[in-house]
Amino acid sequence: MPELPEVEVVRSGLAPAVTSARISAVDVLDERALTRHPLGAADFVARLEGRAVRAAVRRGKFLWLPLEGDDDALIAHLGMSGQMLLRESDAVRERHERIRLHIEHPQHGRLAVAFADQRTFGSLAVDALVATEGAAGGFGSDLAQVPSQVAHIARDALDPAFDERAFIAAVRRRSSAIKRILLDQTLISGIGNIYADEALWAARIHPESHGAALSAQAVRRLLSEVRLVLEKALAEGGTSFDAQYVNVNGQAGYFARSIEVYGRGGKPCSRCGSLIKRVAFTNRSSHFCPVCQRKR
DNA sequence: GGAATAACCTGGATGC
DNA sequence: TGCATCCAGGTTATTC
Repeated sequence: MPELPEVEVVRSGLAPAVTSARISAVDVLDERALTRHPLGAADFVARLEGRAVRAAVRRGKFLWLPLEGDDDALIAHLGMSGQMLLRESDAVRERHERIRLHIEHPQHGRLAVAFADQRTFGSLAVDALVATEGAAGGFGSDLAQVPSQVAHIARDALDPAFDERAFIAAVRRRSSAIKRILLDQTLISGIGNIYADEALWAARIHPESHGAALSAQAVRRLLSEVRLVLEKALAEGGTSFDAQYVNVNGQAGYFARSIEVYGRGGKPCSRCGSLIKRVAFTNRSSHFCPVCQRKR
């Protein structure tokens, strides 16, 4: 599933192809891919055609392409199965392709950016850019701006401007489970079910431990493990369990080979040999080692 | 305001 | 072989 490392791989793959490119045409093949753009397909197309792209920027799991004029941006959220694929301008349609952008780049010529999404939880939109506090709004641009739909999303753990002290304090004020806190994108962004389980295992913290039950030192250690897991996944091209996550060229990542607990219910923990447990957790699953990760 | 939960959605896997 | 059911999970609206 696309979490921070997967979205960053997509962003870094798109950036050289779309920066300074002009959008010549837009094909909306399925309006369900525009749930974030309430004004509909015709408005979406009108706001994009003829515009030049400034950069490719990411905060957490949100990706956006600021448009010339610096007033608005094309935003993308990949949901659970969204893909942004770079193709030749006349390439055949992808399976589950919902939107295609035709672009013309000064150096690379005519290309297509295909947004494909099997489960249709992902969406594109054109959204106004708003000022954000101090530092750059996201990775990939120096501008202190974010799309209005991203304004409530916290900075991610790899963002140099991430406020570690504020995060630790916020965690220790909360009575809910630490895993739920890690998945709260308004506190820390970019973490999904896979990396939450992996970071908690690495930090030896039970996913159902309450935030208020953790020491500042424990939260700091968890944050450190979050960063290590995200950086390692990024270095390995992200996690691909199936065909749902690929980079802009359609290639899978390798981090699935480094997974310690996620999806390994019933298999031995690599640290202590105990069997990894899988339990239901708010409409999804949590995986943890019952010996290494004691509940506090 | 914090916390919990349901709904959205498709296709692969599984069971009968 | 065909059909029904379960499961995966990020975000947001709703409810308490």
